[in-house]
Amino acid sequence: MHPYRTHTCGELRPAHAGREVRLSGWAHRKRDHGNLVFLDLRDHYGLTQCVIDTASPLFAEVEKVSPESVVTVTGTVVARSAETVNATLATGQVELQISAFNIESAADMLPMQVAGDAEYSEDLRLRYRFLDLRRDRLHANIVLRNQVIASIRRRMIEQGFMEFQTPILTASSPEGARDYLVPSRIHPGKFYALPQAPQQFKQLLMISGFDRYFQIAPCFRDEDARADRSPGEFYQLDLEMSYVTQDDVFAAVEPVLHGVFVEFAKGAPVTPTPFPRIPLAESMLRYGSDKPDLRNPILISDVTEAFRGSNFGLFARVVEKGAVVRAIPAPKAATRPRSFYDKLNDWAKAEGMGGLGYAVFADNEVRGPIAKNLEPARLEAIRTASGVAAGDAVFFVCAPKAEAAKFAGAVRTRLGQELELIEANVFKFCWVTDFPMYERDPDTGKIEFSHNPFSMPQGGLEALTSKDPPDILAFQYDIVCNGVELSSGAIRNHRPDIMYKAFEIAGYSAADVEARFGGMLSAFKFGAPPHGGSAPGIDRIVMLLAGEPNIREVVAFPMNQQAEDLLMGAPAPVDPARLRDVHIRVEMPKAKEPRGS
RNA sequence: GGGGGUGUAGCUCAGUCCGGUUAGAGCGCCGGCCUGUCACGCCGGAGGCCGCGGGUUCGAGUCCCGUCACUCCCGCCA
Repeated sequence: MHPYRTHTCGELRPAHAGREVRLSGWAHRKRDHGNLVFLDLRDHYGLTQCVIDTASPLFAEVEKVSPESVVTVTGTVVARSAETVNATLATGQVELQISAFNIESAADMLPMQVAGDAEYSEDLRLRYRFLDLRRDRLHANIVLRNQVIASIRRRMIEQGFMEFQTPILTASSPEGARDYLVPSRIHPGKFYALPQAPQQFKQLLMISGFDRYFQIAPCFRDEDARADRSPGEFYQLDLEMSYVTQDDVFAAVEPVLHGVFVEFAKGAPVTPTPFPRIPLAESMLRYGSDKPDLRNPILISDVTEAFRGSNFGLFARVVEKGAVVRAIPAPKAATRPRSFYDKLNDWAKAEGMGGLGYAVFADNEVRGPIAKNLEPARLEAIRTASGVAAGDAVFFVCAPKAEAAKFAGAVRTRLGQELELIEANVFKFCWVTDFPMYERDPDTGKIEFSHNPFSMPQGGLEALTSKDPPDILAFQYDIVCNGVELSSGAIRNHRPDIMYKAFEIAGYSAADVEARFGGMLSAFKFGAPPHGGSAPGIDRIVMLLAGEPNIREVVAFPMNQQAEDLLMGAPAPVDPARLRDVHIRVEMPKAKEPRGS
């Protein structure tokens, strides 16, 4: 007999009755009846009830085994009597009569219980991640992650994509997030950087003639964490294709994401392909966000003209100075008490808005402080624009365009939640397209790349030379699901002449471009196919499919918000000799104690 | 870098608003009883720098100041 197991803890069925078997696993839970003990043995595959009574000399040993000890149990499979079958357990029709018992590894008193669904602080869970990973929820999430990645890989290969590995130690990229730096021992004062994404490598692979690239790629960015953003590192389904238009990329990505979501959504509806395409400008107007949550039925509209020159002086004056007014409908909110509106007003102030005006479209009248100051024609214009019916209310945001869009989006989200309008258990996808190539820094007035500097401007060189930079759009797109940005991508700029011009507009000389992207640029000068791609975030996909609100729930060993690994103790000070090896001298910030480890 | 929330037993939390006897509960742990449970049940017990430091007060878990940790958000994330 195998020293550890003949079967797994999820395997035994009535057909095994009478067989002598051996199981190994963790002592999940014990029910001690004094002269009879039930021991639930757990492994990756399931749970099996083992039983022993005082007739056995092993009884005392089994009775005192501590939870989460690893044990090997040998015995006879016994069919349970009808009254004692546990229908909630896959192995619940049988149990194991213990005839031999060996403790492989005894467990101390636990800082957190594995059995049961008690909640623990994230601090504790990260410190004892190996215990947390044994628990149902996290264990299932990591299994799901594995299945999602396997499915993605299969779907990509079926579509003719080749999987690559690209360097982890690479060069710092001048645009984008802060890099993680790795000092060079051989080259004093020089550093490698961990890749923020394999962006340049995948483009080089296209130029190298491989046609269709993908990678489940680790990406490293030294930026602060969020609930949906891992500190330090995360994974992307990075992909790139040659000789493609934007539509070709969409047509390649959609079936993969749609297929994976249908496969793992447990019956929840998934937007059919092709996914809706929403230009960024429309997204900002109608949804108040560059990542619209289409589960929320509320649509924002512009009602600036209804307030221009009106008796509602507060808005009229600001509109004269160039502000816009956005209307956010609140379906069936007319019967809500005054407190509903006051509460939202207080919330708006706390969010940094001046307040939140509103009008209530009741059956025969329009009520509210703003409505009193507007003529019927103006109210009718608002009603038409916002599409409200009798019984609805409308909220108003008045501010400079960008700010108004953002606040209106926050109001839309808040109303969707308050009025319980957000559709549950559904995955709603869309593409957000036509991102601008540049934006003007509001403080300095300087023109900067708004997203990826390697994107192809719509209209090519001609657009760059003839248009006002903020008006130039790029073949740049995001994919959004339920208000979560899953990926961004672009058709790349493969033309050196266009690239020099694009960088020139953002204030980089030809020499700058050559110094920073010399490798890429030389590649473009020796025959580069038109190409483009995208990079959906793996962690976010799994997070959505697992129904988790936090990305750390789908990562086996995440760092905490301070980018520390509490289990391994990273980051940590290193021996001075090792610092000398890499020519580093540490200068501590003043008046701040270093974080201990 | 900034703002909000949290910090009390191994763990999850109550008590803090409005200062006053020996700081409680559930789970876990230890001991006892229990032969059909599956979140087993019953009885008993141990376990506390009330995050840390300072202050106010006759008296601080509770009020004030500072600080640290965790978390959520803003900045940041081409």
